[in-house]
Amino acid sequence: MPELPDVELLRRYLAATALHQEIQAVEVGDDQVLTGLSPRGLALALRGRSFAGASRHGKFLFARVDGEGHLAMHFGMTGFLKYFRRPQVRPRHARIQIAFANGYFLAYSCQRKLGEVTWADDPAAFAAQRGLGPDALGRDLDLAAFRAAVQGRRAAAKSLLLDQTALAGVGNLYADEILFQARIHPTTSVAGLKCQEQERLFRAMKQVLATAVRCRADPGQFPLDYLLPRRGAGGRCPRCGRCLQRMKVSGRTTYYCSGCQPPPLG
DNA sequence: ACATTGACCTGAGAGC
DNA sequence: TGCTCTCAGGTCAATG
Repeated sequence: MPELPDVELLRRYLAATALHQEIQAVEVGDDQVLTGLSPRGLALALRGRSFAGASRHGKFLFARVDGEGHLAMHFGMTGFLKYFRRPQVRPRHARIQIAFANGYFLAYSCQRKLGEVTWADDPAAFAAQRGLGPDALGRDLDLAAFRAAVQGRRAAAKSLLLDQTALAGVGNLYADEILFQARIHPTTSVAGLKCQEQERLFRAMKQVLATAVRCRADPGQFPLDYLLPRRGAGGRCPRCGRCLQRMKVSGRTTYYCSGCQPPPLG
């Protein structure tokens, strides 16, 4: 679930539900996801305050706390947020639960505990300190900045997309979609990309991520020529009908079309 | 620099 | 039913 489009939707969800309400209590059910501060420290930072805004960098979501500072959240592979009232609908793996004065709750749920909740004084400084590259959908990441991010690298195109220090936000699923739309084979070295191919990759990245947000990250709503809904055993290329190929790149399962994404020469 | 592997966690699904 | 194995959308550290 939580790649850039998913986190962007979570950002909008939080902004639409949980802002401007006084926080009455904070319950940490599992402190494994909490880093850099204790459950008590978290409660002290939040109690009596409210969330004033929400921003995002790559796969990190920042909830601005009025006064100062931000609650920074990463969702690992299984994390999400849920705003709710009735305890019966509380997520099963709610690791942190915030109670508001209006009787509602916001739960940070993370089944596999690979996510992280921490404190950030400033999102930009936090991103820099974590070594994150520019946000893949950010305005400041234009074609020139993208070329700069690619410059001097020799990694496989897929590895570059997954490298959060190069570009922040793309994960395994959308990397496959971006490469498919750009018609670039996953193991193509970015050093070997022609100028025009670099641009195609850049445009596909922007287009795929924006489209995914618009489609609410629901594969059922994706354009008909998208790979994602067919990504899996027995899937066929939506463009040419060939059976999709499967391989490992950077340790991650990768699907591609051998016809539309010809392997690099040599 | 880059790829690979295993570790961190839990749960779903396949095969026996 | 229950066991074992594999796999999963993320990241980090160690190793070659």
